[in-house]
Order: sequence, then structure tokens, then C-alpha cells
Amino acid sequence: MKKEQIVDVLETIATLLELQEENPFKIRAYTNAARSIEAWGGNLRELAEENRLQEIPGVGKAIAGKISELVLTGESTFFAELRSKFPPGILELFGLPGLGAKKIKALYEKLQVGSIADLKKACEMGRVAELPGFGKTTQDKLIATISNRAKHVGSFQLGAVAAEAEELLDDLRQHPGATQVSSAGSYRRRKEIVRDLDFIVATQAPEAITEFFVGHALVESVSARGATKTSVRLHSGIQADLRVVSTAEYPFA
DNA sequence: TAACCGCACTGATTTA
DNA sequence: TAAATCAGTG
DNA sequence: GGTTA
Ligand SMILES: [Mg+2]
Ligand SMILES: [Mg+2]
Repeated sequence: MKKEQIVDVLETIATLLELQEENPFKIRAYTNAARSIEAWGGNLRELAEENRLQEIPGVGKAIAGKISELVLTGESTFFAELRSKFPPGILELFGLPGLGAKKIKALYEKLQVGSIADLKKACEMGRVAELPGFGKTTQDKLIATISNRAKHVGSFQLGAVAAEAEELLDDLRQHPGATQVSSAGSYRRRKEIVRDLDFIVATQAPEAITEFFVGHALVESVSARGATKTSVRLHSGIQADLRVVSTAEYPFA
């Protein structure tokens, strides 16, 4: 498991411990370790193999053990067990302004709210306002926040997908069958928010280009594949469209 | 081993 | 209206 | 949980 993923696990552990109302200092210990590892330049695997993880500030015996497990096996029995105590979607709730561990815990225990979808239903049924610590104002705000959020599903910040886009462009340019390669649409125009990535490739070997595209390491799944247009979903979640044209018509595409 | 780990302040909301 | 609670900020 | 005295 890579460093970024380890950091993510430690942060998730901290969040779930909050839901259990664990000792706040213990919670902070996991958060601190995550920050510290984020800033750590070295290779975690090497450190783990040499039993030197504790050299990282904020990482002691207990957390080092969990990191070793994660780095080497990709899992942690502690984390798995902790995770199993809650529905996966409960983590989404922390992203809603006004909700913290205590309120989320109440929503979960009293209304079995385990995701934003659950919360939406509970709010619409008026159940949330019945809970101690909640009221109609809070319930209405949650409904508003959730519906606003739904509008932005499928949107990506340019910076969040630029690396994938450029890598794809570079690799397409490396392909011997590609004579011209460029981006198009909102990404080409550098819009701050993009909903998909568009690429145009001029080639005499459209089949080979398409094949290369759908087989690329960044591609998560293929949603459509035709003679001139192909759509895939990348690992980041964004959709990428490829248009393949002849060299003659490229200037007009 | 035991103490300490940042914390005050503010605003919004709910409850007494 | 006053106190309490919670989340968020710096 | 980690660090420090
Ligand atoms: Mg250490
Ligand atoms: Mg577009």
C-alpha cells in the first residue's frame, strides 16, 4: 500500500474513533501520525521492512504495527474490524457543514442514518428535527445542502484531473499511429470546472489508436466504443472522450 | 511511570 | 431570554 | 496513542 493510502487509512481510523467517542488524545495521535507521514519524504516500505517506522515523529509502537500491516499486506485487522462497525457511507456525512461526530452518531444510532442518501430521506420525513440537538432549521439546511451537492456530482476541478489528462495526451503522442493529438472542449479551454475530458487524434490507423486508448493504464472502464468516438471512465472518476479522425479532416475537427 | 498533549473564541442553533 | 451544545476558525 | 522528563 502506498503512502497516500496509508495516510487515508489513518485519517479514517481517527474519524471512526471519534464516532466511538474514543479518548480525544488517541484520536489526535492518529491524525498527527497521518500528517507526519504525509510530510515524510522517505520510502515507507523500506522503513517497515527494517522495523524503523517509529523513527517518524508521531509514530510509535502501535501505529507502526498497523502501518507495517498495511504496507505489506494491504490490510489492517484493527482497521477492518473498526470499519465493520459502521456503514461505509457514514463517512460522507462528515463532509456536510454542521455535522460532526456527535451529531452523526445520534443520526446513526437513533435513525439508522448511514449515508447522505439515508439522511436525505430522514430529513424529508421530518424525523431529523425530532432528535434532541436538532431542530427544523438544521433539518432544512441539511436538505438544502444535499440538493445543492447533487448539482455538482460529476464536476471536477481542473487541477484534480489535469495530471491524468496530460499523461493521456503525452502517451497518445508517443503512439506511432498518431499524427496529431490535442485536447478539446472545456479542458482545452482551461475551464476551472470540467465534466469530462475530450481528446482528438488524427491517424491513419484509428483502430490501433482506439485500442491503445481503451487499454491505457488510467482507464477504469469503457462505456462506449465506436469507429470514431470512444468513451471511457478514468480512475479519478471523470469521463474521457476520444474522437479519432483522418489526418485530412483533423484541421476541421 | 506518569503527566501532558492548544485552546479561546465566535456564531448558530437548540433547549431550559 | 439565558444557558448549553456543537461546529468551525485561527 | 505518542512523547517527554
Ligand atoms: Mg516516532
Ligand atoms: Mg468537455
